[in-house]
Amino acid sequence: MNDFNCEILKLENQLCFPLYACSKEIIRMYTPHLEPLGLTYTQYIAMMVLWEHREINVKEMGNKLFLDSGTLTPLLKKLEGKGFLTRTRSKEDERSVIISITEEGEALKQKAAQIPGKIGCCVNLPPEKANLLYETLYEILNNLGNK
Amino acid sequence: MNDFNCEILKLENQLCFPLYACSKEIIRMYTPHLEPLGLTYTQYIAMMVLWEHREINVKEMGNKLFLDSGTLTPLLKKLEGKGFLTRTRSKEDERSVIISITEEGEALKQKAAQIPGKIGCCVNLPPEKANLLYETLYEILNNLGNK
DNA sequence: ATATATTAAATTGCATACAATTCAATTTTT
DNA sequence: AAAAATTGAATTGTATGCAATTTAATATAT
Repeated sequence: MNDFNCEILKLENQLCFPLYACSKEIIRMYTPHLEPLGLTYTQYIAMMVLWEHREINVKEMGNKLFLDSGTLTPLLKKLEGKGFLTRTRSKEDERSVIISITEEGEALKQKAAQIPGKIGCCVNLPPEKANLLYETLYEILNNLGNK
Repeated sequence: MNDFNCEILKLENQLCFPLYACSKEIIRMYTPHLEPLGLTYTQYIAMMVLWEHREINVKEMGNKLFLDSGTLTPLLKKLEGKGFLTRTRSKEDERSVIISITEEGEALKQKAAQIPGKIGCCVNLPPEKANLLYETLYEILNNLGNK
């Protein structure tokens, strides 16, 4: 008697699944636009943090991106290899590693500025819905943060 | 003059980023609940497809999950190794591989039935917002599909 | 002051994701 | 029907993600 009908286990009744699928599909859309810049999506959001802050340590960047050092360390080494940032131990606290944007990293910002518009067109969501989606996602993220 | 201010490139003005972060954080919440079943999140959604359809080929499963054979083939081999499904070449079309759920895979469904409720509590989103979120995510997925 | 605890990165190991390619089977063309 | 094109899985290579551990540095407690 193992085959019982269970609505709550159907894929179409999940909230997480469309979230997961949507995230992946949109990130996939970024790929052709990011490729000319030599960036992956994760590298792109790491650069976004640097375009805004110019200098930040790994821990803080991890907090902003919801990523840990296991992901960031190799990723930041790659971006360092591409010449977009430098990694230096902090003088004040030798445990901390400071990420600083380079001229080359700054220069990338101009090219990147074209990207959000292109993606927005493809997603093609009415502004009110986009806003509501945005609010709801951050509400979830905040709820999770208080756990 | 490389440092121009660019609002659209700020992390907080992205829609994709909270989507990406939310997806990851919620999936992370699944981990402790899935671990007793011996499943990862991706394996869990693959089993969801099987709990509903019992038998399906790799291509169709890929369409439902937005995953390609590069991801599914090794994942399904692992689930086969755990005894939750079998993989057999189709007689009608030898290119196609049919995934069939086993008794053991069916048995897992009972344990899994507890999980959605537990996750729902943690996400803690008012039902109307959850519904709206759901609708919006599928609207996006449908828009992307028509490209 | 010294022992203990905590913290920040890095490392290790495992599991995705996906583009691109390969290979065999099946369709479609000619 | 034979050649060409298409299709479904599998494979290869690269890039995440994350849990768990390690290591070095700093902070806390006794």
